[in-house]
Amino acid sequence: MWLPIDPRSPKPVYQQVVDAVKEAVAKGMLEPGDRMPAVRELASQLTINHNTVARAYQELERDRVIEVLRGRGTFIATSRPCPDRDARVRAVAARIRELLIEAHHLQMNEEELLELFQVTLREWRQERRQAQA
Amino acid sequence: MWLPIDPRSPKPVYQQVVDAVKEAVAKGMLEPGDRMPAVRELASQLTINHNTVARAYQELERDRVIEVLRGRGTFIATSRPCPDRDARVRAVAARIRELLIEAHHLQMNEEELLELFQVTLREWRQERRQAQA
Amino acid sequence: MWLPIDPRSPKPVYQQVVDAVKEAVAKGMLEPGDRMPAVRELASQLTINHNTVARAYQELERDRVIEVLRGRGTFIATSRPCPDRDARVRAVAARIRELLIEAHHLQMNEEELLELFQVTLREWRQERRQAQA
Amino acid sequence: MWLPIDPRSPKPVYQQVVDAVKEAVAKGMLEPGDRMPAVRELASQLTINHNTVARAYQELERDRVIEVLRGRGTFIATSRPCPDRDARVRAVAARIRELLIEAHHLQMNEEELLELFQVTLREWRQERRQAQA
DNA sequence: GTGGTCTAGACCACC
DNA sequence: GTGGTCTAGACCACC
Repeated sequence: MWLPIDPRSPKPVYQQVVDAVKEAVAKGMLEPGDRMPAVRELASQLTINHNTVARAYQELERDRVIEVLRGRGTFIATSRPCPDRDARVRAVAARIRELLIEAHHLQMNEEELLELFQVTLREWRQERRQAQA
Repeated sequence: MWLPIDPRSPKPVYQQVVDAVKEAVAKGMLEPGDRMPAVRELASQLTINHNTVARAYQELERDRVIEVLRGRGTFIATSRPCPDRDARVRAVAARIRELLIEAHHLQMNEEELLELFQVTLREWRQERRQAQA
Repeated sequence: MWLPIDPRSPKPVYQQVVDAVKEAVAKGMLEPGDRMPAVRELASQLTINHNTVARAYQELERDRVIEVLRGRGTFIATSRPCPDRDARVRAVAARIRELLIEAHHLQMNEEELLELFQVTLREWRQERRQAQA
Repeated sequence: MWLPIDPRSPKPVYQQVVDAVKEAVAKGMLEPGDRMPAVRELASQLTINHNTVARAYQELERDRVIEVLRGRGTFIATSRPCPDRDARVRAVAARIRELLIEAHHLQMNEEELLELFQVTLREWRQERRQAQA
């Protein structure tokens, strides 16, 4: 399994692993029930420390993206609404607010931001289609 | 001047100051030409160290949100398009993609996300109107 | 007298005055014997503090760009080789070295820098000719 | 690692560190991939505070001269063209103009300045050759 | 008055 | 181990 890890990024490596797995799932490249590599195996493939992968797996399990079946391995979870959904929806709203602030400082008005949103959405749909083909 | 600082947040305090000032400017609560409190004065109001405020001011100056008039004080800048606008617009698009991934894991489909976007936008407009009244 | 002063610049205001006068002299816009405005008069024209102008005049006198004739006024000096010429030539060489370092980090090789030097020189000559016309 | 730091200089110490590292890279004394000393180690070698070195490293990272690998150390970056190259080339041209003004006040004509430029360039090349030998 | 820099020493996240 | 942040208190240049 390959994931785009950049050790030079200011984003912590474990967080990059978490985000990359979430993106792969969102795009349908990984599906519920798919087996994830063992911690040490993925670490070796990405040439990062196994502790870093272990931490990422813990985070992904907390977010119910993966399920660890002790002694059997790690798998993409069958998605169910997670208990703290409301909190996370509020978090998404907070990030939308951050976009509005950033857009203001770029002298991008709300209509332009909305359009950028829709353009990005179209690109995203196309990537998903290609990933699943 | 009051800014919402949370010393327990994982976000660095100086970054919280930067973000709070940018938000206040985006909402119109601070306008071009307005005087900012002196470094030590704001530090005392927020009960944080003056070095932390100084670092926030330097960051805000680099982002052209404020202007430092040597020996005279600090003021909200008259906003001008920044030279690296394209790079920052790409950064906004990248953050929109993150929202799309997060939404998927919350079983929020694209229509629901778009609606959340628009609801948040309406709230934002209202806050701005109140701030300017 | 008008000089391009920007209170927002990181360069100290008194230094901006010094540099602007030196530039005007180098271009021939101010000539030996020309009378400089009184400290308070120039300060009022530039809307800056008179102490700031006074400090600039002291610096210019030290560099033998102007001469203060007590009770009579301040004048552009008749240029003579200054005693610390060698030290200042070394300073120019040091600044050329800084340009070489900067050019390297811009992936500009020595030939390109030399060409930029010559282009800038041609522009400079043209400006001088226009200023003197 | 030794860098020429002068605590009496009007140039801030952190800036001296930044400039010295840029010079070492430009001369080929430091090459892409080379490991930089740890912040606290360099601080102790230069007998300055670790915060001062940390600030210099942050500045160098922003200028893409070094790369920070989180938790692993700091390395000289593989140089890539920076996005704001045009702005920085203009800055170099502005500094060449300053040299022309300074040369005028030293009664150095343009030919002499050009010659000083070329002499300095020759010295620079020689230093680089020695550094790389 | 203003912001900028530096030291000393602490604590933290990350790998 | 690594770099990043924060406080406390000092000193400085500039206006």
